[in-house]
Amino acid sequence: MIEGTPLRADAQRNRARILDAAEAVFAEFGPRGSTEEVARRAGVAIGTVFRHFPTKDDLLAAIMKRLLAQLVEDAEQRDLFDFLTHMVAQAAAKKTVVDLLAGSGVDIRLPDAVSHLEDAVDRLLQQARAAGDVAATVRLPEVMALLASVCQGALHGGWDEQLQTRTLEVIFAGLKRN
Amino acid sequence: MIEGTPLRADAQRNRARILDAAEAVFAEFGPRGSTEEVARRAGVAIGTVFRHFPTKDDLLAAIMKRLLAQLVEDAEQRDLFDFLTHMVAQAAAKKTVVDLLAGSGVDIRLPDAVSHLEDAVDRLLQQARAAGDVAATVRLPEVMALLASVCQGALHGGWDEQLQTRTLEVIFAGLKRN
DNA sequence: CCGGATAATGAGTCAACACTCGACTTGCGT
DNA sequence: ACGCAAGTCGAGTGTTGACTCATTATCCGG
Repeated sequence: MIEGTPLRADAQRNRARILDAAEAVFAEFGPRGSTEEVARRAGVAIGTVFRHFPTKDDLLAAIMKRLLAQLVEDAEQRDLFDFLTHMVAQAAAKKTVVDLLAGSGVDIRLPDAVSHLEDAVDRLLQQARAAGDVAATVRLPEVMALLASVCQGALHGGWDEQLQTRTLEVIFAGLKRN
Repeated sequence: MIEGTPLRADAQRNRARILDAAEAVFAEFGPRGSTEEVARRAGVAIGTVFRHFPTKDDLLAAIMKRLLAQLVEDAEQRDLFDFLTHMVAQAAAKKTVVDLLAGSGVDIRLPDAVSHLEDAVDRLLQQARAAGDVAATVRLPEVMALLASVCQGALHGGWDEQLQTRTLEVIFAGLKRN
């Protein structure tokens, strides 16, 4: 990650294009999306993709990092319940994160990015607890577990809005009184 | 599925072996497990697997049917909370069901088997409601959604027992008072 | 505008995997 | 026993997809 010499202008442009294309492809197909498809959408030859990201996992890791950073930003602008609701609603669009958090066939280590997200959610949890919206006994791990679970459920189950609301209502009620 | 002539004795034996092997392989690797590995574990040539199950999806559908039937049986011997707890604990062992319920890359139609499971859970829900253990406003769809979600979460997240308990506690509390 | 370093290209390699098929073997009715 | 339909075998086929590398094109400091 430590660059000795800065990238050439065209290389920078292509790198950005590849990341955007990868995000779209993996959002659509999950980690199964092919590198060739990424190259096609980026308007770049396959070799170029591999020049920037030596393995497919490197590419996945890169967009994961991007998406997690965006989630952290999201978290900082909402309260706990809004954030959960928003994440579930966005689950389909973020298939990559959900699938990778689910560890489907790929193993990628992003301890930093994930712990940043945990920190952000922890802050929301403490706020909610202070406001009396969440029982004192509820801790971060189960909140993260519920977050991951419900996102996966929503993504793979293809829930409609009503089902989403009703399911979250149950969880919110559980968080309030444990 | 309607057999005109009964299977020969060796064919029956092999069919059973293949199903057992497939359950083990797909439990371990999910739907990505290879047909060759199934054949190897069944002690059978690859061609034999394809004689019994013309496509991989047919094989997956067959073991799905089996596993779902077993879940229905499970459900009939427990109450709602026990059943949820049990399913989550078993999630890892039943990777296939969880992944397929999640629709990961494979599309298989098992409307009957799934609706049987829904019927069984509906019965548990009505019992729990009658006993006052679940709020009257809670309906079947969100219970199924939570079931699927938490199983996926537990499977992919590798929860320890404590996290499992705490997560389910939140959900149970939510089901009681909505 | 030149030269060399940097990057892009895309046909090719290799491995994995679902599925086929013709040769062979075996259960079973007679 | 015999015959043959039913079943098994496993090398072969076709495809897909990650990754390579020799060649060609492009950037950029002097």
